[in-house]
Amino acid sequence: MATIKDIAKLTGVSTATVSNVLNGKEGAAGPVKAREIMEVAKSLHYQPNSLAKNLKQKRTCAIGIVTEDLTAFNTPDIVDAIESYCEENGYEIILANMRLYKRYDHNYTDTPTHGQLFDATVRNLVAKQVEGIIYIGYHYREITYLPSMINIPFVYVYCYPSDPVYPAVLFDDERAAYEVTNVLLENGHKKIGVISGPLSSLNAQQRLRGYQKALYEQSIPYNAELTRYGDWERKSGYEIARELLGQGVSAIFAFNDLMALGVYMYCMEKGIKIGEEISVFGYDNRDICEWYKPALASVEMPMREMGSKSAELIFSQIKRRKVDSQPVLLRCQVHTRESVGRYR
Amino acid sequence: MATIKDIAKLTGVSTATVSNVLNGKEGAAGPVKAREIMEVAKSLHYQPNSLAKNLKQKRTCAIGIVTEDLTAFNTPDIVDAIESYCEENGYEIILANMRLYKRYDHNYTDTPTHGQLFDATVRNLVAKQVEGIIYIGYHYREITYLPSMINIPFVYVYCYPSDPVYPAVLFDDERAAYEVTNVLLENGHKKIGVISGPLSSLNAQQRLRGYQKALYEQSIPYNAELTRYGDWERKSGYEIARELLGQGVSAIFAFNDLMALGVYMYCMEKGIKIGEEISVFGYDNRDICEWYKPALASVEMPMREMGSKSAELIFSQIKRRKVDSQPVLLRCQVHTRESVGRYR
DNA sequence: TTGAAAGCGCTAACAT
DNA sequence: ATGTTAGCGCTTTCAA
Repeated sequence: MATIKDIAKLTGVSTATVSNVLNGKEGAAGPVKAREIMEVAKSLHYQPNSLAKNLKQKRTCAIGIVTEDLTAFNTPDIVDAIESYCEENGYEIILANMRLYKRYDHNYTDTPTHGQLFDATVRNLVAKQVEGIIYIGYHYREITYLPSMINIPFVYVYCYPSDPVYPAVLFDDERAAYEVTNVLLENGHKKIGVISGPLSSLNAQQRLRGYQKALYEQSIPYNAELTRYGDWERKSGYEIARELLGQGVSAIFAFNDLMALGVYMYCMEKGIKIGEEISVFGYDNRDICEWYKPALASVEMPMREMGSKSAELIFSQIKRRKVDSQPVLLRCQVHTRESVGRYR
Repeated sequence: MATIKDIAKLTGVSTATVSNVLNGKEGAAGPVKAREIMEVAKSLHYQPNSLAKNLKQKRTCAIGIVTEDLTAFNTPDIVDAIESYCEENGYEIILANMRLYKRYDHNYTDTPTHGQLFDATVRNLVAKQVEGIIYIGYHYREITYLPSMINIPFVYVYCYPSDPVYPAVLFDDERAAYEVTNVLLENGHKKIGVISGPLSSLNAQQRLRGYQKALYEQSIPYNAELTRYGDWERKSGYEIARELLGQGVSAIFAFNDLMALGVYMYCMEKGIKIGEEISVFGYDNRDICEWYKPALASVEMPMREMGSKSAELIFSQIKRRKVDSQPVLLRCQVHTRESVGRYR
């Protein structure tokens, strides 16, 4: 690659002049020389070396993003939103994908290996002189690792650190479940079955809380029999649908769309009309919700907002050099669709 | 951040010695000094500046990836596969996402803006001294842009350059469609309807060719009436299903899973048993294929293979400094599932 | 065993 | 209007 030196030699000026001209400094050279310099640069396909430039300026205008797994269904959207925010602020992103999913085959627990990988990934980003780091989790859970490099702006997204030194950006599961339950209650449903995820899931716990809160406010006693625990897979939705329908529920709130799909399958098989005889709500708002017939009501998690919020938090740390470690809870959007009907 | 100089000062040796020790050079210092240097480095959270290092070494061991849109459903997998391949070869990747989709709202045609963005993105990667670039398209189509920087190893994935100077990695649509049609023929189906995408789509064209080839080989005359053109959306699948069933087809080959879903919807509504009265094949092998009941037969595109193949091609260009611009066609995997039954 | 010195490509303060 | 110079943090050759 051509360097500034080559151009200087060819045009008979100093490297300083070339640099100034190329950076658009007014009056760095006479108009004739300036044009000549530009032309030589173009003809040599000159491209400034950003390693050298950043090294010199001690500034990269870059923030690092660590993803636990880029192929997770929501991660690309978050990344995209961060990137968009950064671009508007003259920053770029450097992505470091840990590929946890592919590497350890679903074993997401905090293993020492994971810790080492976390550290190596963060260090690598720091080595590249990023000015801050956003860590995107694969699912909502606690992370026991903190960057060992002190004093680097850091934000957790879709997960949170055990030691709350840095902020976390999350969505408000409890509130969303509360709203969903209220929609069902407003439609006259009293006996609402729940297909939860495993109790070990934080998402499940919080959604359950929202569900119970809504019932409580309407003075409907919580019936533990109506809450069943699936494994997020379609099949468990199918089986639990049978159980719950046997108990006479008029509505089912499944904690993800896949299990809601199981409910659909069961109902279709038994000729039970969804949206009429039984109301169904899902969670995640996957594409399939709208593909289904009747369209599945669901909860949309604010992925893009989480992305931009985390970028915002990083910038405020970079600018103000002060961390506000308050976690941020973003609101989900509830989409009521045809799968919800009035009780009759 | 602490530098090598700080460590040198604190330990009373030269920066050269620190550098050597930290890089594990045997006998760069006496064992006592060496240990001391290591310890000071650790206590200062020393992290080498990779800008400086790469600048000095004139080597980054990095390849750039340009994605048209990271949120496209297949892009993350390709990226992941490239990354995995690179990691095994001691390289890292630098990702540059053009965000075409978000930026131009589905307008993917070769606009001048797109050309500029392409160029700026590639230049930015070159500025970072990547040793090669992989360009990942959003869908299969011709790209009129070539990197204006001559002589940088380049590979196109999921698209191909009009001027075939660099290799392209693609999948063999025609062959897959040929195989699908044969599966249906082997099951005794003779009147096979096709729900194609728009004729402007290269994918559609090639799949059509494979379909016709299979019919031809079995001496079944091609009936243009049985090929209908949808718009890749579910609704068009639904409507065309009605038309084709009216023409008495016993099998339908939809050129994507979404339109196949439309077929499912229509059949469910009319009480037509899929896999028995009518056989259905989709394309793309989306997750939903297995979620559906009966499970939808479909064609899986070799995303990960495309990723590793493109990485392989980049490395061979980097190593051998010679471009073999032959496009590479990778084979798809046909998944025959319950939605396909024998003709009766 | 250790270090001095040069230099990667660039910028910026300070001459002239 | 143009150039000189120093230096960002690191590696590496060569000398001591």
